[in-house]
Amino acid sequence: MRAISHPIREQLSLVGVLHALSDPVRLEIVRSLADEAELSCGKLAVAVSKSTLSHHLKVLRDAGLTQTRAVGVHRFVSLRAGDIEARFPGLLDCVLEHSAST
Amino acid sequence: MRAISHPIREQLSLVGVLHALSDPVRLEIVRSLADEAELSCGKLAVAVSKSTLSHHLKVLRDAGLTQTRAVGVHRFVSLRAGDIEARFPGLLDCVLEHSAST
DNA sequence: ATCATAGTTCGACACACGTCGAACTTCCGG
DNA sequence: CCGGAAGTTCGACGTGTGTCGAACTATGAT
Repeated sequence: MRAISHPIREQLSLVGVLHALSDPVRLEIVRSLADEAELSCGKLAVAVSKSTLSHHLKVLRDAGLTQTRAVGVHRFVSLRAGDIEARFPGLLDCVLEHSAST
Repeated sequence: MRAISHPIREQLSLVGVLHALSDPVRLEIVRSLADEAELSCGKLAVAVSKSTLSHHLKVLRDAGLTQTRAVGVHRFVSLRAGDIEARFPGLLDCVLEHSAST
């Protein structure tokens, strides 16, 4: 079983988080995840190929914005809302609020 | 006299703004500008060459975060705080607040 | 008209990034 | 044990990015 590593809360950097959110595809993924507790990869409705989606999910995970857990062949992704809020209070909510109107 | 073009407020995009802020040098520039009404290029204390600074200032200007006015040979740069706040309320303050503790 | 200054632009370099198809790995049902 | 599915990784491609020195442009002082 493949272990999925995540950065710990203290490793989240502002620049890293802003960079991860500065791509339209990743911002769309984060918005989808904000509306659900978690989603499987297949349920994420983004218009890119599977390998591109994997790439973007890796960027989000490495930035510390999301966490991934495996169940059989499925990968479930969720926002690390608690960690992000603890680390940068208000930032994610602010970004999500403004992304809705873009 | 060289006219310095800026995007209008409506042209500011969330992704563009986040991208502009997702670089450590530009974030440092924005932080410096947040503390002063405006600064000349030479007063911006960032550890990069003049051409790199020009590059970053262009990125910030193109993203709509800053405005530049020329006075003789000097260029004075300031945050478009009003436009940013109107366009994405709370976002810049939030980012600046968190960048201070990085 | 010349010179110094501030800042920009050019062009080059090395690396980063987003994209994808093919191949791969892991899991589970039959 | 085999095949299908989910998702990852590899490698390639084209473009983007941050860096800088050299050359350039505009301004103002002389």
